[in-house]
Amino acid sequence: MSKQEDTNYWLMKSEPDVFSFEDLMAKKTTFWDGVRNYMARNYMMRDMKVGDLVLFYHSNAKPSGIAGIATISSEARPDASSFDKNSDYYDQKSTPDKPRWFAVDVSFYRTLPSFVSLDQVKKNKKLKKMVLLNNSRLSVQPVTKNEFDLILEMSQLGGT
DNA sequence: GCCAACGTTGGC
DNA sequence: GCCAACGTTGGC
Repeated sequence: MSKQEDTNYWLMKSEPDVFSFEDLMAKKTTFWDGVRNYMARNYMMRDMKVGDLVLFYHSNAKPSGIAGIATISSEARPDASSFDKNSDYYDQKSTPDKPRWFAVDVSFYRTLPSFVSLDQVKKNKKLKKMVLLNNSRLSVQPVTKNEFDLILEMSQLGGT
């Protein structure tokens, strides 16, 4: 097994009404807390590295799609909102001694020439295998370099 | 606002 | 450890 030194690529979903790519641009860095799905957590905890690139996806939006590029800016650390009884994300099975949920920092990286809608992604036959289209409920998901590059290409073509 | 898809919970 | 019931996500 060879050591993987290449950047990994991801797609992370956020509802723009709650936290949009524009919000990330303004804030620069945000802690990606509130994820309560084990697969999504495991990607953040085990597989993400500082410098990985992220397609920032707007879900439940009009339209939904890829709004910009972000980058992973910290290793995973315990998600303190899971200990906070007043948080919407409180989980009584998670404690500071034995945290169940973890998250990473996500930072603004760059804007895209144009928004790439879910509809455009669906129409691109080369993107048929994207997790986005096959496990639509996963909020943190891996993307291949090829898929990432194709999205960027689509964004250039759609650009103004 | 509806509802399909799917992850999680809990009874057995 | 199975699986039905339930709750949530997210497109439309």
